[in-house]
This record gives sequence, structure tokens and C-alpha cells, in this order.
Amino acid sequence: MGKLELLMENITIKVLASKLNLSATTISKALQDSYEISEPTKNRVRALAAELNYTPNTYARSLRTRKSETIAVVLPEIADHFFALVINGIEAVAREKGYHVLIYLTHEDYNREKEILEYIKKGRIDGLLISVTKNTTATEHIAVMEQENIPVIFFDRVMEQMQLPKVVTNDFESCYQATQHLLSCGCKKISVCTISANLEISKQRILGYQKAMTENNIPLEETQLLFCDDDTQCYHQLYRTLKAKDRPDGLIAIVDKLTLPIYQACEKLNLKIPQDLQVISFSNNPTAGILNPSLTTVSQPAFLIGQTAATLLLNSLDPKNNKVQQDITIIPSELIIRNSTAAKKL
Amino acid sequence: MGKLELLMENITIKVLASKLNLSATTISKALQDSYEISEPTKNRVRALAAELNYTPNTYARSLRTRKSETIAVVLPEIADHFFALVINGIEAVAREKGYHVLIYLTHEDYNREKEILEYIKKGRIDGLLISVTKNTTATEHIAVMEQENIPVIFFDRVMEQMQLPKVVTNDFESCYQATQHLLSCGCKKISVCTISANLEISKQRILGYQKAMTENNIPLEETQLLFCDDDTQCYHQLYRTLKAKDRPDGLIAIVDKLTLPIYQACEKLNLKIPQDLQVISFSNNPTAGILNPSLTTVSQPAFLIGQTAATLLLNSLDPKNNKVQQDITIIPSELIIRNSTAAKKL
DNA sequence: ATTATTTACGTTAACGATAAAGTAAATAAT
DNA sequence: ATTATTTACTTTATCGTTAACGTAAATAAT
Repeated sequence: MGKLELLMENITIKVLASKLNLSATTISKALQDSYEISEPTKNRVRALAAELNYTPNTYARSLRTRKSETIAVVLPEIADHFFALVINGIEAVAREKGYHVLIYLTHEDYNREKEILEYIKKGRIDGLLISVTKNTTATEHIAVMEQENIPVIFFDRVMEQMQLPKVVTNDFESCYQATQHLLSCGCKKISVCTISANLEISKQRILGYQKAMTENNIPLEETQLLFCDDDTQCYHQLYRTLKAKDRPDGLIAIVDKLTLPIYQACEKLNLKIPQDLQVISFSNNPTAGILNPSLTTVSQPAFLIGQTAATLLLNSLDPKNNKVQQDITIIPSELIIRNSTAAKKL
Repeated sequence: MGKLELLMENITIKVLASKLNLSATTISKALQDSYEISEPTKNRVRALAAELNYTPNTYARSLRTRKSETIAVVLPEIADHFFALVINGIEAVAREKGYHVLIYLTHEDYNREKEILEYIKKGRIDGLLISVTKNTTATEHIAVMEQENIPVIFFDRVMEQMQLPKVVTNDFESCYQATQHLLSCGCKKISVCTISANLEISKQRILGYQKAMTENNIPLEETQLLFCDDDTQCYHQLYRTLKAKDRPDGLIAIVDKLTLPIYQACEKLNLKIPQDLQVISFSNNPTAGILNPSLTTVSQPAFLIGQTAATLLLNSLDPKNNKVQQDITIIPSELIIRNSTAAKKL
């Protein structure tokens, strides 16, 4: 360093100003294409800025303007195709609008979620996109963001009771359809498997399932809901359930990560899919089509959810359209029928 | 806003100072646990800071200290289990050390990569972790970061010619082993399928493959390398190759995303895996075990690669151990044998 | 011809923090 | 008893930018 650093003057607005015999303010205004600056001057400024490869200092600017052009995405997991695609959608919109994207993973840990929000709430981000953990029941940590004037938008895993914009898929409807599909395939005993009873997506999907069951005059029994809260126990729970005499003949997994243990348990128990058990997963995994057997999925519009949430957030940050909408945006999922479900032969 | 904003005074160091009849500097030092401040004063400051829920303004601090406690991760894709796990590892280390993580996706677009680096080079990040696009051949855009005093560490997709730290898996060795495995299973005509000839990982893996072939006295023919540069053409290329009379009887996919089109092409052509074609993929997809048939993989230590790269970077940012190592860290992959490869029956 | 307005800049201050340098009082060293 | 040092602060300046306000000259309005 040493020598190089001494030689390399940091190119700031002041340097440009002194080289052009202008004031710092004029440089700033010129670079922002202000009407107050004449065309010839703007051109001189731009030329020198380009020549010296000037880039404004983010921190100085943010300190002054109280804007950082940065948003945060807080979500449970990234090694999940659904969330990965959501981030993809968010990043695409952010890039286009000149925003930066910070990523924070909660790993389903509520305390971590709380810490993260605490950690980012002061003057680091302009807005927040969040999908809560399956253990999040309190809302204070999120409400705090509003006090700091940081707009928050939920995606996928929302806190229903909060009056904030939400972007979700048609959880109720799509699970209703999935259930109907299983029923039409001849399933008599359908179970729903989820990672949490708390999550609004769980509730909605279960309600959709229950509606379909009720419509078909099938009594709802407690045992048809399987909660796999603990990742490490998930496989064993499924194994036990599927080994039981009164095991289901149809199974709806409301999150992708359950697919693997379901297939593994069936393999172990020598249960044939779909002959012995029909399976539908909420999944965005592209390998669904080449599983053994290929998996019928409720395919969620993950990329679009990300895009939409990011667009809503960045719009709300744009002073031009400052109306913060508090409504819910529902983007429908698609039931893709593959070989894990099939009409039973009589 | 309005009313609330007027009432809500922004809690800065100055506010604390005036409330405690101390100078701003004292507050700053007290909160940093400086030896210059007495215990009682520190306690008073801490108590008030906690009470008023004071959080330092990131921008002011970063402007002054020229540190942002933020690193950037620039990578081709996020909807790929390998990269998702790498990010997981990076985020874990970053969180632990109090760093923030910005994510930028290149989508294999070199110009986008260039733009991104341009975009982040000035006072926004303290360090950079990068996995280049398959089209990156120039290095200037990366070299610029050094001029800005931003340390750079490569992971997975490195620029071999640059003297910067690199974290990779044992590309050469693992592909050598994969090839040996196929040979030991009785394959006579093994192809390697990649997304790019440029990537160092491609080169290394191909070299490993070639070494195994040569060792087994099998002549290297050009046609045994299949380049699927274009995502949209990938399936068709594979289809054509596998339809040909002299089609391979063994196939090594050096990136995960090729698994899907390979299986699809085999399905379409009614080629049985592993009877007609044995397949190995470099893959971290957990569904490998439940594919039809289950897939033999070279499983890369993705999480560990992320952890290691992040640790190296954050260590190099720590003034205590400022020695920037320029060596390469190699973390071995594991060959996991499943049903897509099997010794041929005579 | 005089006043009003616009144009194209400049000056000053501030965002909130910290680094560098200063200082009064207390304590230690001689 | 005098000087040196330490303790525990304060004062001042600065990071790089932009907001708010100021102003001379040019142009337009009357």
C-alpha cells in the first residue's frame, strides 16, 4: 500500500470542484442533472467525472439524504427452490431500479429473526421484504420497523394480523384443488403434512383441504393433520404414520422439504407411489418431473412473488407514488399433475 | 407521519450527550468501551442508550471509519442448490462476525458482472466474494477492486490467472474418480457434458476425466466433450447426442443443472439408466436420492466452501491478521454412488 | 429606463459519527 | 514539594455529500 495510497488521491466531489474551478455544490447538482446548472458546465463536469472515474461515496450520500437504495430480504431458508426463486425475482427488480439487496437468513429461528430486524432497523435499509419463521407469533419486532419509517412487505409467510402489504399465492384455493384432485383419483383417506400449525400458509392450505373434504362429505379427523415441526424427526414421523394400519392413501405436503422424507419413507416401507399412496407437494423443484415416480406438484409462482413484492416495496419508496397500499396480492399457483397421483383402477 | 415524526426525536449520540451532560465524543467512546472512559460513566451511557433504544447510524460511522461491515457476494445463480448452500455458509459466518451480506446475481452475463462490480466498488462494501460467469475471460473489472482496497476472494468459479485467494473443491481429482468409477462399472464410451469450456472448473474436471481415460488406454476423441452453452439448446443437444448410433454409455455432467435435461432426454429416447447409459452429476441437490433412478453424484462441500471463503475474507478484513493469503484452498468432494451407475452384468 | 425575474452559479451548514489533539484534575514519581 | 504521569474527559475538525439559502449577472417585463 503506502506509496500507492499516497499517490492515489481519492476522487471526491471536492477534487472535481477544485479541478474545474467550481463549487462542490455545483458538481453535485451537475451530476444530478439539476436544472440549475447550464448544459456546458454539466458536460464539463460529466467529462471530468468520467475521466477520473468518479463514483459518489455511498455513505456520505446516504447520511445526507437518509436513503440507502438498499433493501433487506429476511427469510427462513435459501436452500429451498421456492425461496431461491423469490430472491431471484427480488434481485431482478432491485437491479433494474438501482437498489441493493441484503440477505438475512433466519433458519426458522424466531430469536434470530428478531435480532436481525434489530440489527438492520437503523439507517441501513430503505425497506424490508420478509417471510417469517414458522415460530413467529409476536409482531412487535416487525412493528418497530414502521416507527423507523421503514416500509415492510410480507411475502409468502405473512403475519395475518398486521396491516401491511402482503404478496402470497392462493394457498386456500390451491390446496382445495389439490385435495379435490386426490379425491377424484379415488383417495379415501387423505392426510396433510406441514411443518407448522402457526404459519398462515399452513392454516390457509389446511382450510382449503378441509373445505374439499367437507364438500365430499368426509369427516375431518384430527389424525389427518401431520405436523413435522422438527426437521430431524420428520422422517420418523412420516415413517410411523405410513406404517400404521390406518395409514392414509393420499398425502399433501404443504412445503417442498417434506418431499424427500415422504419418498424415503415410502421406499423404506415398500409403499408404491401412487398405487399405495398418492402424493402431492407444494414444490418448485424442477426435479419434480424426474423423481421416482414424477411428482404431482402445486407449483407456486415464486419468481413472480418476488418480483411483485419488490415492485410494491420500491414503488412505495418512490416519493412520486407514496401511497402505501395495505392490500394483499394473490398470485395463483398451478397444479401440475404427474405420476405420483393417478386415478385408481377398480 | 407528520405528528409522529415531530414528536419522535431521532436518537443520536448528540442527544445522549446533552441528556447526560457529556460530550458526543465521550458517548462514542463509552459505547465502544474505550479505556479512556470511567466505568460509572460508561454505565450511565449504556443505560440511557438502552433506555432510548439508541442505534448508531451506519452511514455516519461508515463515512468516518471507511468500513461498512458489509460484504458482497456476486454469483451466477441462486436457484441452484450448490450456490444456495454456499450463500448459506457465507451468511452464517457473516452473521456471526457482525457483517452484512449483499447479493448480486449475474445470470451468467459477463456485462452484468462488470456492471455490478462497477456499481459496488466505491465505498459500499468491505470485501467481495465472487464466482464468475461462464463467459468471463477478462479480469480488469475484478482487478479494479484491489485498487479500491477491497479484498476479493474467489469461490468455485475462479479466474486462475489472478493472484487472489481461491476456495474450490478438488475438481480434477473428483472428476478423475467419477470417471474411474464409470470405467469400473464397465463403461466403454464416456462423455463429459459441461456448460462452458472457459470455466476453470470445467477445465480441471475435464483434465481429471482425461487422465482417467488415458490411464485406461482409452483414446481421447473430441466428440466425447459436450458443451451445452445455451440453456435453451441443452436438452436438444443431449437428445441428439444420445440418439446417435455412437452414443456414449457413460455420462458425467459437471454441473447440476444438466441433470434434468439428461434424464428427460433418456426418458424421451427410452434409454434406461444405468443399463443403457450410466450417469454421474456434480450435484448438491438433495433429491438426487429419490430420482428415477437415484443419481450417483459428486457431492460438493458447498456450505463449507461458503464458510471458508467468508472466513478468509473476514479474517483479511480484520486488522489483527492482515496478511492476505493468496493461496488456493481445496475442499474435497465426495462421490456418492447410487443407482444411476452400476457394474454391468456380463 | 427602471424594476422584476430568471439563470447559473456560490456559501454555509448539516447529516451523525469518530479521529486527533487538547486539558483540568487527580495521582504517582522524584 | 515539585514535577511527571495518568485519568477522564472536552474541543475541534473532518469523512463526502446535499439541503437551504444567498447572489451577481443576464434577461424579461413594465
